[in-house]
Amino acid sequence: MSQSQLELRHLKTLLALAECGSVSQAAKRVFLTQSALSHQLKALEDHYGLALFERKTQPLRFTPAGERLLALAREVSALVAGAERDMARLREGEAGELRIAVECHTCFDWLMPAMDAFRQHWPAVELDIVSGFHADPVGLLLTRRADLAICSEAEAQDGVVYQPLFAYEMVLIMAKDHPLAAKPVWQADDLASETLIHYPVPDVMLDLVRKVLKPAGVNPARRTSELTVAIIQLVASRRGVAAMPFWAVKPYLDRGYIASARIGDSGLQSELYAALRQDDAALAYMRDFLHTVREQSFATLPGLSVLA
Amino acid sequence: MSQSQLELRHLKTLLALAECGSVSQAAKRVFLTQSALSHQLKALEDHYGLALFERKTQPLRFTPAGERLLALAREVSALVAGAERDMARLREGEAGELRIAVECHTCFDWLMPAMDAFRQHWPAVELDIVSGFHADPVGLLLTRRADLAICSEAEAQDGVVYQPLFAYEMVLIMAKDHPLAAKPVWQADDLASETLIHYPVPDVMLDLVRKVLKPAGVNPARRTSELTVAIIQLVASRRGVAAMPFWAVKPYLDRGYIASARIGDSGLQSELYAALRQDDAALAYMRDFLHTVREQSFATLPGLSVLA
DNA sequence: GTAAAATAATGAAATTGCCTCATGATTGTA
DNA sequence: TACAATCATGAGGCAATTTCATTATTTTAC
Repeated sequence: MSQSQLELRHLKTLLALAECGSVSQAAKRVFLTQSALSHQLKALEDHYGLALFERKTQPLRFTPAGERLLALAREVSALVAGAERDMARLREGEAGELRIAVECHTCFDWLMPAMDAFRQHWPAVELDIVSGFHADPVGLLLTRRADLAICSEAEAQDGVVYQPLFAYEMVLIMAKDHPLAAKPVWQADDLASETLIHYPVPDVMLDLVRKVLKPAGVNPARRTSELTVAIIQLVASRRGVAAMPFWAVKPYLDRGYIASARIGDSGLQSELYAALRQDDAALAYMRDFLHTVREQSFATLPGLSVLA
Repeated sequence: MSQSQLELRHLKTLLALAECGSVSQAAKRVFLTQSALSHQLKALEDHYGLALFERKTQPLRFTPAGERLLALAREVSALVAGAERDMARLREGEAGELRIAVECHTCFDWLMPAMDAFRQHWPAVELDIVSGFHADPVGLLLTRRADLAICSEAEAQDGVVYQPLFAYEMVLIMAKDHPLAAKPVWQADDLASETLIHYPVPDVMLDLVRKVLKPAGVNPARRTSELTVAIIQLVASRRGVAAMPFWAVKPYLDRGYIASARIGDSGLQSELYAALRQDDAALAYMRDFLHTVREQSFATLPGLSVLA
């Protein structure tokens, strides 16, 4: 009976719902419970006296009425985002500096589109990538050689805050005709006789080594390569196996170039955080950059999950 | 400290504020208290860390930040209005019938623009004006010769509901060189020796006669005319005085063609209601028509006030 | 210039409405 | 068929918004 009118909150929910395809997933995306969204959607349907979705399908389908509201949501949220950016610029000015230190190679896949979008919105902010791969990107922050560091762990450090970006699963990739290609889950032991292909970085930065192989005392042969496509090629050519983010290899899996398997029974989960100097955490363009990264990434990368 | 995010509610407040020029007036427009709006605006300013208005002026002025949010409000509310109309059409279909019975001559001033706007949004609804001026427009409703009646009083009647439109003040107009032209307030007695010019309708439909002259036992000479401009002409030519809605004569007052006075110490307040058959009251195009009338009228007519 | 009226700000109390929790129902899947 | 995942629903708690009561400020009128 609550005749509560339409609010931006509802539109945000609709957007999340369209992206996730299920109420429970969307709930995670907007940091509410499934129950909250269920109530919210029911209220919306009551308000308009129209069904907005067909619930009995997976992913759930929008009715024409739902589509109409979704279209509104897209239009409106773009306008609101623009206005809020303008408000931030009015408050803090247009200019600033944003030098990004990157620890992982694959990060470029999602970083580039996000940086492009950001550049549109903050043309006066100097955007840079700190070249080279540093074992300690957070150190660059404190020595003021970078303003933001992408890293996979949030180790407490004075004057530094960590903002969660997203979480994803690392999968093992192998040639399609690999003897174990049909095995859905690999354990550490399965890797003992394999050649592991990875980026040329220290072991501490390789989640597979640090979290799986080392604890199990397994030490396979190694081979390194700088480029993602090169690693894929090597794997497809049966020169070894590699652990890669699911979202990075999904296109190759879809095209049937390679096969993949889960690492360990519950999978190897990886997380990404952005580290900032505490003083910079409130800067509007910083917050907007992080927001853009999340938005762009969730929109384009498959299989991401939210990170509290 | 409430970091509550922007909601449509806030944007509606901003629109009302821009139209009214003061917090208390805007509060009436959105059916909240002045206090509620004051809190709401403060919360908005806190949220963005920016002043949105200069308070010390009358009417209050928007800062650049306020202007930016106001611009957003205009864009968004247009989109939302369009979407909500589409939702209504999805629910109830496009077509319908809307024959309007009008009791007062001046109503055409605001009815025409509203009808034009409505026609854009509901092209499939048959829009008509029931010709002639009927003493009992509500009767036309029950005999199904009209679907909506504009009237100045809400007399309870079975099967009929009254929706408030707006309230306004009737003023007395006279020639600029009339002996009493400088008198700011006229009483009934002042009219005893005047000629009263009015539309050719029964006395019960003339608020001045019914509410002021008859109670005071004053019965001035009369003269009638069909057209508003003709009445203005007669008044300017010293052939008599007339009672007209302020919003109808404001242009002529501004140009100095005529003078005006308040009727009675507290003014002669008039109200307008739309009467509908109870069954039709929930129809989307009916509700939208009423909404359009209010919106258009408040936007274009000076001196209106809200009617609960 | 002062008094009166209108308008705005503020804090506390009260209400409303939203969210979470707990649980049951439904759908899809092994 | 049973299990897992997703969704629905009602009750209860809590926080955000509104109102109320009052004070402060500005505008208007004389």
